[in-house]
Amino acid sequence: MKIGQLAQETGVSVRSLRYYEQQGLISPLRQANGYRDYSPLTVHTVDTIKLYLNLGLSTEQIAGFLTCVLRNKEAFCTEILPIYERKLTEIEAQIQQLNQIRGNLLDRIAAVQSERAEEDTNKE
Amino acid sequence: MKIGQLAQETGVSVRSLRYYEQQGLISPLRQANGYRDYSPLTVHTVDTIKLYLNLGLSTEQIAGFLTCVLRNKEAFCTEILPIYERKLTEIEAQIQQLNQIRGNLLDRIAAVQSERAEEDTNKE
DNA sequence: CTTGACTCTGACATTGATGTCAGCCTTTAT
DNA sequence: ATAAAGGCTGACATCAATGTCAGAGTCAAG
Repeated sequence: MKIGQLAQETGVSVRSLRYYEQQGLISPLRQANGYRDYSPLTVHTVDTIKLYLNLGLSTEQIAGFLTCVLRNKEAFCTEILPIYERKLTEIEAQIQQLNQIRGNLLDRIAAVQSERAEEDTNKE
Repeated sequence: MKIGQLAQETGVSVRSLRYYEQQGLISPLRQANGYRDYSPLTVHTVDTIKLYLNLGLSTEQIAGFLTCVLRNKEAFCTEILPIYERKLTEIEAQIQQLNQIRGNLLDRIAAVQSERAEEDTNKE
């Protein structure tokens, strides 16, 4: 199939499909006219790529285990668990940092509101 | 004072001080030789900028209320509360998204581990 | 007068997946 | 045959604060 059809079936833009290829995630054949020629199985591959991108993994990380995952169950691919765990640690650090900021924002909002309430009291 | 000294006193790089100026956050005078000439009060201004940057606000947002905040109490600056609240909403959305990813990662890690345990059982 | 430490401006790099455009070729439908 | 639709490559833009470099001017101490 051609790239436009694959894009339509996967919901991924033509631009992104070409990018995934550049990152080594998919390797379509070429027709005589130079057009990319995708196997129908590529739909599943792209769905898998989407899944890992949604977990926050980079195309580079995905490239590291995609071939294995497409052939086996995840549990068989030893590379993947460390990646998951590293990502989890990273995500949790980000959450903590955002929670810190959130707390600071709440404090400041409360401070502004109480100062205003005080001013209002003085005026009354 | 010159830019190097201000950088040292505030812990902000020379590069960033010039950037803040470009964004309209600080407007130093110029000496006859073209060197920036900062008032000692600018140390406080830069500390204030750092504070808001740490809350995740952009220089553009900070520019919108910095003058007011430097002259008055925050509560007096009506622009600031909506910005805080918008930022809070944004931060909370990000936290939620990260928590979603975190949950998915935990699920997949657990799945891999249980599949492996099963394989080990079969082998024994 | 020279050297080193500062300063100035302007510009490019960073990060990563995606959007978008230009210029050109191919296919399909009219 | 022509025009529209789609494909190809290559390139720049995005977002934002900061790092870093180049080339040039300034100042202070020796």
